[in-house]
Amino acid sequence: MSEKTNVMANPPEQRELRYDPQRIEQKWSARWQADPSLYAAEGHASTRKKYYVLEMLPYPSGVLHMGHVRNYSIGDALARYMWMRGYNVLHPMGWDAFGLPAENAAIKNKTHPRLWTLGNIGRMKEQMQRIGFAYDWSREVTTCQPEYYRWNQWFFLKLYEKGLAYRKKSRVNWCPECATVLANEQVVNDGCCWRHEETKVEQRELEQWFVRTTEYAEELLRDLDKLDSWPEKVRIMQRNWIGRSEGALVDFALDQPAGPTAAKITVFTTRIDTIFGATSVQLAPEHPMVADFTAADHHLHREVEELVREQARARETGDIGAIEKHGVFTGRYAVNPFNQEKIPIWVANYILMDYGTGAIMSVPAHDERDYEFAKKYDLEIRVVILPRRVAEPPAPGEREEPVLPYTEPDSLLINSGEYTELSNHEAIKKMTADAEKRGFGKAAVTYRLKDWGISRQRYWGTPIPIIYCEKCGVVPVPESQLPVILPDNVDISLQGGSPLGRVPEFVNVPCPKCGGPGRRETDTMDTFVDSSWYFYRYTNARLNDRPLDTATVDYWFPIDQYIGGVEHAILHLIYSRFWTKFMRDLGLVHNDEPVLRLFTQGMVIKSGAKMSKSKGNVVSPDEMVARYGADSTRMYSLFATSPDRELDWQDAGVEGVYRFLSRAYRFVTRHALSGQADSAAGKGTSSGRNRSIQRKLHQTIKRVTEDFHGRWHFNTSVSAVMELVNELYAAEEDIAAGRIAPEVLAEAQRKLVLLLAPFAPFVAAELWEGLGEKQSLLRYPWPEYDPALAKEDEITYAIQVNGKLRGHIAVAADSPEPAVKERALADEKVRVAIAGKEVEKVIFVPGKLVNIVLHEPR
RNA sequence: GCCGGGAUGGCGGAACUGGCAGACGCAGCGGACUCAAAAUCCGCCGAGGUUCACCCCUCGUGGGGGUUCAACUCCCCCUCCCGGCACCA
Repeated sequence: MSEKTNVMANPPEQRELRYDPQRIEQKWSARWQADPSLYAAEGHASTRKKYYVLEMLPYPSGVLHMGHVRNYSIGDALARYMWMRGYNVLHPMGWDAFGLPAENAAIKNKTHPRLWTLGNIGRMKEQMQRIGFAYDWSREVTTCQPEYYRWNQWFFLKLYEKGLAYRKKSRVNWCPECATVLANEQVVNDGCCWRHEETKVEQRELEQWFVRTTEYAEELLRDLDKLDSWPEKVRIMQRNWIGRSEGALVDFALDQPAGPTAAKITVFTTRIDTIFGATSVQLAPEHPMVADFTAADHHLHREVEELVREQARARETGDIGAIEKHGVFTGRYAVNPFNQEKIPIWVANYILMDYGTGAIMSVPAHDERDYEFAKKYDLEIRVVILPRRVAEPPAPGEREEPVLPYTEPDSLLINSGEYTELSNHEAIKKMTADAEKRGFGKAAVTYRLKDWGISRQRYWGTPIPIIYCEKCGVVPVPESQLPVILPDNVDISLQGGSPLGRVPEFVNVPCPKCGGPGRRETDTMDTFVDSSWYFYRYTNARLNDRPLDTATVDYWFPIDQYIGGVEHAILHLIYSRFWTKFMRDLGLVHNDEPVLRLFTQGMVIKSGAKMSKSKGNVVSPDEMVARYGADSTRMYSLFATSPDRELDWQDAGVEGVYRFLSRAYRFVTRHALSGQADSAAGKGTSSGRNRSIQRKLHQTIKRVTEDFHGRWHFNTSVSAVMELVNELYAAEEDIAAGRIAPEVLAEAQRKLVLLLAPFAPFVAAELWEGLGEKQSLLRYPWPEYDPALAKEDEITYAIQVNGKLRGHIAVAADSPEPAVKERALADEKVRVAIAGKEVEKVIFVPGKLVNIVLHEPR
């Protein structure tokens, strides 16, 4: 033992170097920056197969956080691996540079959003380069630059031309803190602003620009089926978000004409089969017809006002789902077109104007909400459908009890005129068809998805290229006049209204049509517009007469792998998908979907809580890099857990990875040029430790390679490489004694370095050079494993009796099944366990175990 | 309420199609080296029992039931945690 330890403590060749990440990383970071061609993708004439790997572009907040580091470490490992696999890799990076925080920061620091943003970009880019992420910076995209946002404007004009951008007055979410409109999606928990999580959102009416995303609702839903390499979770979230419902529109005529609006109420229902159970019609408080009813009825008017307020309040607090049901009878009646029954019309606070038609037929017996409402106001509850197994209609006394939807296909209608005795599925079909035939209804599909409101009353965004003319109305800015440049001299510190409205030379322009006086649109675009198509721009980022080159896009798209946080699973990814479909219909691109494979990584937390300044648990990448180096920091972010899970950051874990890299570094440098080459000549490679080193090496390559292609469990890839290094250290004594063949040692060293390359590129590059290699690691082929060597020579079988472990036997790897079984049965302990009992069967699991099942009461 | 995901040693996590639970790392303990410390290297490390020791035995993957020769893994019920949606007609 002490002899062995001596060997360890004083290795024979003192060539090893101390692992100094700062020195190594600064050296290589400088070299890589000096040679931009290293990470440059080839054009689409390349003979290599293309691979487009993309991480979601960051908002330039000023400093990289651990979530970024994790995101980019995953993407970078993949990009480096694919480069080594010989692919033509596109791995770009850019900046989501418009947006509110820049304005807020500029006000606070008395600077300009542009200066603040560009300064941040400079700092963050430096951090990325320091960490060694391999981006093709020649394709960098910065969305706040006119070269980029002019194409937002161009796309807007196309949307407008196709009728997909339109203006409408609408109730909007207004954040008093931001003094701007928020998308529905930007209102988060309890009706608060997504940026100011403590600020309650208010409601206002404004004239807004909308993009008709609903035009593509059906395709956005249908094509989710194609995205089978997306996380199921994301597909489900999108499916629910789009929220398709099949049903029917049915007209209920008014008992007597009400006013200037229509003489009928159209309801949307998914359960037309229950229409004989409808005992009232319910309108949303904002339904247009309500105004007709309230015009002459002051009391009713005030009641409805109260319902509107209740809804607004519930929307603000976010518990619209838990609002106490409340309604008011209008005094009017509607006629059920199927049985001519007169039923009362109510206005209720649980009916939403922006879903369906804003009006429903209320069927208390078969809808829980309607039931609750009917109970409260003592409306009739009429059962019209029962499961087939209930043979008879309920006695009058028990009528009110079954409040069940009865959706089973074998449910039967009762009390439903000519439809009685039909199953509910038949009834839906027949009643819908009849309604259509008789002219009072039709099949219809509605979506939860709403059109995308893109107007923002803010400065730091893309100006909407529209001019309002007194004579000509809404006039789009001609393409030739793009870009509409965002002016610099804007006082953004004043609150209220659009900041751009305070710049006369921006606002007052001649009408492009008639030359008369015009006023520019002063709203800017939602920044989700920027991020909806930025990844197309990377394919040809400097193109100045078109947003993109179709042939180049055809080559690179779809994106092979997109990586980012799950928080973008709905908004960004639905808007992006919409944008792609729109671009396809313009003929600009030919792909239906932008992203082939999506990966959503888990959050980075610390001590069980999200990292935040207020909790004081923020871990700064800079600090980690300064302490342990970039390689250790990024490798730890991959090693701590699998990429899809939440990562609980532990500084001590980074230190562990640092120790591992030190070990790897010492091993390779120690033996690199240590004169071992001739000491063991002719010893052969087929036996003992030589063999076990080779085996471990090839097993490791196999495991890492498979992780890249399958599960992406880079934590197990890294631990596999750690095991390899442990095996090499265990062989130190043999190496010192010259019992390891030089070619085996050399192969192990080289391939170890190659295995490290995707995860710890700096130390890998340093060692690679130390081994006398000139070629860049990125261009060096990823090692193949030899399947024969990756297998064990000898396999240890577990021996079980009745499922209980009884021992082990080691057999040659190629032993046939009967021989292994025989060996197992002959085992001493097994024979004792059997002890004369009858063997019922012997189960053989190749490579794993033999289980002897005894015939006995267990 | 609905939809998704999760719960494994002191800690982060492995275990891929049901087949030896706890790989790898952290922390801890012991040893070597050192005047000493750091660093490094080696060993131990789920709980309980048994043993001088090697071995061996029992229990053990949030809780309860089930299927199976065999269950962290599959099925049913329940608890808790995380994410999304929420009067969607």
